[in-house]
Amino acid sequence: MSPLLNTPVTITDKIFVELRQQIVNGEIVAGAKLSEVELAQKNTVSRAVIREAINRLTACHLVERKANIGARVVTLTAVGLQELYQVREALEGMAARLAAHHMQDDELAELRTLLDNHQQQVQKDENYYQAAGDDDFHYHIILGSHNQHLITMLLDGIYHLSRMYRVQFGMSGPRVKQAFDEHKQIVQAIINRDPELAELLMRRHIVGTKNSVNSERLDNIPKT
Amino acid sequence: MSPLLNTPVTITDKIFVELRQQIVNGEIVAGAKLSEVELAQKNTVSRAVIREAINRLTACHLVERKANIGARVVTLTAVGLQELYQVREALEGMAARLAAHHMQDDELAELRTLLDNHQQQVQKDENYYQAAGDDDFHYHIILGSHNQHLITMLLDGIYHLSRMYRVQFGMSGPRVKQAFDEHKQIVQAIINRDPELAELLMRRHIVGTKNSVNSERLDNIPKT
DNA sequence: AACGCGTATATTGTCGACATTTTAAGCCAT
DNA sequence: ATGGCTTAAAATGTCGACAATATACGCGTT
Repeated sequence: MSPLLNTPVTITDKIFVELRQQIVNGEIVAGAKLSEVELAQKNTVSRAVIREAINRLTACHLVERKANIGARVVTLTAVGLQELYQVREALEGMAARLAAHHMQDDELAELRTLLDNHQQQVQKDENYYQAAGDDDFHYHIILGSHNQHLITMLLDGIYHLSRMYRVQFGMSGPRVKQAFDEHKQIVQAIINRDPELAELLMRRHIVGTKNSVNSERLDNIPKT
Repeated sequence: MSPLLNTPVTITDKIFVELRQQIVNGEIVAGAKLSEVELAQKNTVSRAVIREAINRLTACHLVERKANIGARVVTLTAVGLQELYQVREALEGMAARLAAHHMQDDELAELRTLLDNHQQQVQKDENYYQAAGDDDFHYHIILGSHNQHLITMLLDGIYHLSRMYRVQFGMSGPRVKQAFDEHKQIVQAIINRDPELAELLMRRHIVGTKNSVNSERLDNIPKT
């Protein structure tokens, strides 16, 4: 199982991870064209490697490719962000529901420890939280669903695009404390083995995040 | 926009579509190894073409690839089917919700026409319905969501795997009439612009289909 | 006879070159 | 000057060959 592909075995894996990070961080700017020859020279690898890496990025929805024309980094738009949150609402809501069914006791213990750590972080340094804490939380819930399709779609597919929006628009926001409380409620529902409540709360949590983002920084997004 | 890629422009497109169909129909049996050289010879194309096609199939969750070892067609299992339906429940439920928001009048008219045709088919030949009618219905709802991510994930990603299960296990079942009635209810909710009811009904519809399948043919599925 | 080691074979990963398509430039005609 | 056609350049698509890795076989040892 290699959801995040932390141990790249082949050269293509390595290039893929590097390009993905550069795209998410905006080092390769949104909307930019990905020239195969240029990237091949810059990374000192064959075009075949670049091609395969680009194909994987396409599967992650980070890149769009047109036949005989080329590949471009996706452009970040207001509606795109909206649509992404809608998909997350559906999938992560289901993940929370399934987590309430399937999470083992040791997983729950881990989740609790995670929350405790986050609580301390929230009281000290608010910035840390949104950066890593939120991701960690959702990450655990997703894995807790024990649904391989769900896990793959979210972690390999949508996760990085989500981070790309967050990084490039610098969403941190005043929702830190509230989001943490919502996390606590979700965990409680899971511990209580209440799938429907867990799903409901997770969906509200994501919708809340979406709305807070929309009212904050939406104007910075370039025209469609 | 090429959700189904009906007009393959490049050779790789053509091979990809062909392989996908062969896999869905079971001509390439589930669990089989996909040898690159063998497929290259058999189709009179380069290995590069085969490789790229296999990569796309991997993105569709029809094939699993391990580095330095090779690619195998996914194996169909009872839990895999269960998980697939859970993902569909989440995504198509959201699609129905969004369709109630965003479907235009002309799209609704099309949907109504579709239902009328299906009604006639149901009264005559029950087999036809599950074969094409159900797919058509869900297809329209998904497109009606007007959410590009949702559309891509479902039509490019999950749709074919769903069909693979259905084709290879020959699910037709006695739910034909009931499923049609459920479709009618969903459409009515969409026409009434009632997103929550539309989502609720769609989720019930999919859960119902899942349960009817599970009690029918689940035994035919080979061991995990 | 069974186990482990080393070699041979087959398969995947990577590379450079050719073919085809798109894009850009230049020229001619109006 | 502008518009369209022809041609040159660059990019993607496809190919065959080499390199690296995994699998299979055979041998020797216990």
